[in-house]
Amino acid sequence: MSVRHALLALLSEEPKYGLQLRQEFEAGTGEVWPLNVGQVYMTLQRLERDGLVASDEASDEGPQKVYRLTDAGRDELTSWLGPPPDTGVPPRDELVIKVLVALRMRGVDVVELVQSHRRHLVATMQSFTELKAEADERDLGLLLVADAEIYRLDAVIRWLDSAEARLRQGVDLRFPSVPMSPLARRRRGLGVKR
Amino acid sequence: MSVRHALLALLSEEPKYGLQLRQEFEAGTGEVWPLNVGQVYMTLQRLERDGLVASDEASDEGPQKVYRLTDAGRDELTSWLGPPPDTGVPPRDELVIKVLVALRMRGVDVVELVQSHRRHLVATMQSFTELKAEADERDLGLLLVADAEIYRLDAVIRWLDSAEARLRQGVDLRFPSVPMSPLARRRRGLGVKR
DNA sequence: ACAGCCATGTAACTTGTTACATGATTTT
DNA sequence: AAAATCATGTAACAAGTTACATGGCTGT
Repeated sequence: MSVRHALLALLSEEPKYGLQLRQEFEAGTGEVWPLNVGQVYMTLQRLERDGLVASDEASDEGPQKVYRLTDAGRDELTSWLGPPPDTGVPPRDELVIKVLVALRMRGVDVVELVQSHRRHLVATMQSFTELKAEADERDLGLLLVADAEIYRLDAVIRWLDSAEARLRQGVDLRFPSVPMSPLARRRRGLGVKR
Repeated sequence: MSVRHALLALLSEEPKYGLQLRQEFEAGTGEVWPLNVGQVYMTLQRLERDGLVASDEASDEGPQKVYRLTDAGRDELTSWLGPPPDTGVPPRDELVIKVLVALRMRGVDVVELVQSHRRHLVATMQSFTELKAEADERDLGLLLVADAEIYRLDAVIRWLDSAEARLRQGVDLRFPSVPMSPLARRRRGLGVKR
């Protein structure tokens, strides 16, 4: 739902058209977050359907279809800004899944796998550091987006390290490590195979 | 694409059926990552369509439809495990977008907004720490997933702090901070409004 | 005039969500 | 027998991706 509201925000400045929205979105994120055009048009259609934007269809000259924010759109935007993003269920991180999977597969050198991923993450982090170094230091969008990615990658690396430490420590911990309690079985309702 | 391969991994141990896969997935992640059943069945259908799993349709007794991993599925699984997850384009983080949006909207107290989100993140982090404390320390899945979330939240908090520092420093930096170079205009192909 | 770009859109697909429908099997 | 739960599925939707189609405008 991020793009939806990002477009609303861009339209809150002044009426704009499709390609322009894509361009300003990418410029505002230091060209780090690409945004495909098709999604812009799709999102604009849905926003219009939901009454959050309106299009000035009667564009007398030029092929550009200009959208503007409605009052409902402005309300939606401000009420979206405050509340923190849903934190109920943490996102399923693919790398975490890979490690969990590797742990319960036989014949996989988990430590080697962890270190391989770690090397890749460090390199990626480095590339973002370089991106920042080369960039215009007044480009707040780029700085913030690059920082966000650097902090994120750093967290993943730390997690990998802590995971590796856990593995080296309690060596032959293997799934299923914890047999479910009868209560949990009942609650989750696992059936019986025949 | 994570769930897809997680299911393959679970099936690599032995043939299993739908609900069982859902249950084992959730148990393996310390009940922190729920997995809706519909997706399991959908994913199984696609996996079968792609020849990565096969179903023993002729289940003589019981309603359970058991799926097993094919050789192609095993290949897919091992070739998925090694390569690091796509790192080309960083994910669009909703909170980052909120801050970027707040920055270029007039009449929004960005610092207040940042601090409000920060408080919420700290509380969420705390809840995961408690979850770990209460949990069976042999539940590797829970520990790893909770750790991953804790590190992730910590990174977001750090980013918020650095962002706030940037704001306090270069106070009235406002978008659009960097006018695009003529070259960039040409490259991105921004048209002219009439 | 023709090539290339601007601008809008559609189509087909994947992953994921919630909600509902439908039998079969236990449990009470 | 009725209720609960097991187990499988479908429908409808949202958001996102890539690829393609189609005109209009511009530069040479």
